[in-house]
Amino acid sequence: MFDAIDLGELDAILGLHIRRVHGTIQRHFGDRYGDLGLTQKQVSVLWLVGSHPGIAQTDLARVLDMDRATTMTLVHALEKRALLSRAPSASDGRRIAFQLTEDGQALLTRAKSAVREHEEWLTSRFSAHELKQLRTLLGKIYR
Amino acid sequence: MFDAIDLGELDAILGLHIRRVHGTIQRHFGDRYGDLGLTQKQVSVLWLVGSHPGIAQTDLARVLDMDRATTMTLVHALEKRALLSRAPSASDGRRIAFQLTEDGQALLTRAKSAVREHEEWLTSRFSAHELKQLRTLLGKIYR
DNA sequence: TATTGTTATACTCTATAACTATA
DNA sequence: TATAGTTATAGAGTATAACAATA
Repeated sequence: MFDAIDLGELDAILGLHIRRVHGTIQRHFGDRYGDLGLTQKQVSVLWLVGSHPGIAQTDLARVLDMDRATTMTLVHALEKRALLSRAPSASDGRRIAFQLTEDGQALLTRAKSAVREHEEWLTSRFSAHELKQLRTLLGKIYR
Repeated sequence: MFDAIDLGELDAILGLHIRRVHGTIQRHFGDRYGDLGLTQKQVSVLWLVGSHPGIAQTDLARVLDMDRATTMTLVHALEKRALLSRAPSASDGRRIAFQLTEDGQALLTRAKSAVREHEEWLTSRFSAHELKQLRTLLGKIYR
């Protein structure tokens, strides 16, 4: 009866396609690299701490475009797994300086490799020119 | 100390930008149209039921690229709010035919208007040519 | 007063696994 | 055997509000 249901008018909604694409990418990462035990978001946090030792939650929140409480949740889960460690900031008593633990560093190394492989899966369907176009167009959406 | 933290190497990761853009769009819809009490996903479901009365969960799942259980959660919440109603399918005892209630139809009308306004916010930054490009490029990511 | 971090709380989306009923 | 729906359960991500400590 409904053999050929499609999005209909919804197909015209750009936001919906972006959500779909986002979902497809998330799903692929989870399916293919789930054994890492890290989501892409968690990898982003580890990656930033790795490249900016001493980074604070506020910085992570700003760079990754998250609420403070959301950042807290994320960071807390990684600390619980002993992938991150904290130390009070020397210069500002309100801030907390994060660092990777040895386990965190080791897992990040594996995760970076996964991200690069995954990124290759994602981008290999585009020409260099198309990739540049896509990045430029997406960049226009940032508020 | 970290005045100028940016994404660094992560900036090269296309997947991250798609996640960011997705977040930006979601946030804007929630902030601007939160009084509707509907998420974009929920609007999609209502929209599809509205244009395909009698549609079943399996169809929604396929078209919106969701798991059956995920679809169930979504549909159930809308039923609880009396925006959707169900009836057994005449042709297949396993299927359930969904319809909009009057409240659902009324809310959908408002939601469509919100979606179109939101879509205008999103797309007005692009030229017609750019929009076409973006759609084409995003289309390549669907598995 | 403003910023940083924290906690409590809540909601959406997502998915797996095991189950029932129907085809 | 396969499909449609259901339930229990779990986890990730998101955010608001209220609070303490520090600047």
